[in-house]
Amino acid sequence: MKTAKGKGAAKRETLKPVDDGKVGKRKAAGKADKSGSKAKKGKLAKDPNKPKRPPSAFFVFLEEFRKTFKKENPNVKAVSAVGKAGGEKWKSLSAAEKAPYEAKAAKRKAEYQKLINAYNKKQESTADDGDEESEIHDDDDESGQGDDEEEDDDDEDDD
DNA sequence: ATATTGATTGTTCCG
DNA sequence: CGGAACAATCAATAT
Repeated sequence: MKTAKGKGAAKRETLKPVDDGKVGKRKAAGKADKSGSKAKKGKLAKDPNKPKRPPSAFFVFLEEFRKTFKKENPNVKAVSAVGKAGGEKWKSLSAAEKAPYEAKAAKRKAEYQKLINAYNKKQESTADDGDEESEIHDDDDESGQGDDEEEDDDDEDDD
């Protein structure tokens, strides 16, 4: 780990491409399932269904960008290349262009909160310790869950 | 053989 | 309020 580069012991990894004044960054954590199903289980399996963080607008944009990028650069094998290129392009986009991505991201976030809600309940369900200020009221369902504003942008591709 | 890193930015949560 | 951690990705690398 860590190719002996770290200064002393801090700084997570993912170092320094451009430290503007941002905060810094760190690295990811654990990857467990991969490679299809052969590996069965690595060992990092913890919670059954933990909702991962919703992709930001940038990620949503990247998903599409990656395809395009690789399509024109099938030789590129570095993920960092797409990341960098995507970052540059991202900044090149106008607010209007980012709008659809942000909208999508917003939706993801809403779903995430919902998942978290369910996830939390599940957790508290098993934990029966004493306190925990969770209102498990389970009243009736929330009302109005079907209102979908935001036009469904299902497919807008006109090729 | 599998976990990890590398790079981007945004989002989200904890102190 | 601020910052640290983590989200996808995929190939290469380290353990």
